[in-house]
Amino acid sequence: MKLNRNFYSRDTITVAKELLGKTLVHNMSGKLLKGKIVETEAYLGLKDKAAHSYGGRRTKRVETMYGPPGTAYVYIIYGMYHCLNILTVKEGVPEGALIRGIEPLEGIDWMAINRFQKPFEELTKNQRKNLTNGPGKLSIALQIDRSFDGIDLCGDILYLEGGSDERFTIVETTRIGIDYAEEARDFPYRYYIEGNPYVSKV
DNA sequence: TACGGGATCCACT
DNA sequence: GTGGATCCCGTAT
Repeated sequence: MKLNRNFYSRDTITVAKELLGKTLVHNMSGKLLKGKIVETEAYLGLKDKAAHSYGGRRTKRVETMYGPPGTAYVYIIYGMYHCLNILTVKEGVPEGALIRGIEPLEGIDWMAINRFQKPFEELTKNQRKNLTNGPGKLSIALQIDRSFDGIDLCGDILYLEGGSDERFTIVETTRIGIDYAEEARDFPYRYYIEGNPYVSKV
């Protein structure tokens, strides 16, 4: 069942936590790539020095973050990798959740080919482990690039579905790679499923 | 127009 | 566990 606008139209921390266990789907002309979200981070806009939209910054890149909830914000990091964010709250509030890790559910051979140019069976143990356990890696596996910036996640190309009713424990901790962000560095805005092997860093 | 740094990944030790 | 790759983006000239 596809998640609708109401799911995203809530405060960012709630959405970031509830994204855990949900299914991220990329429908590539009928070819479905699906993964369970296992790790997220919340970015709280105006008062969060780690966020691109800190202080209400409004440049060409960040403009997408001011769009409606349930929109994708995709940006390039270190000149070569893409990161997928999901906008939250309401239009005009530049907040969102970064997807940091997924567990492959369907189309795993396509993901393997996207990442390593060979089917899953031929991957080494290390390659299997590193298939989708990081924001840049899952973007490569699901073929998400900057052409997805600003697309509606309530549409039919990239969207989310409810997960199974499995139980899991959510771990809350500090975010990754934002040491420059002063006091925001210590905010407990990173969430992941305890014990899941596709969490980027434990 | 130039400069500095980054919400990362990979190869190597 | 460490360092290099590599280029876009924001800020300042």
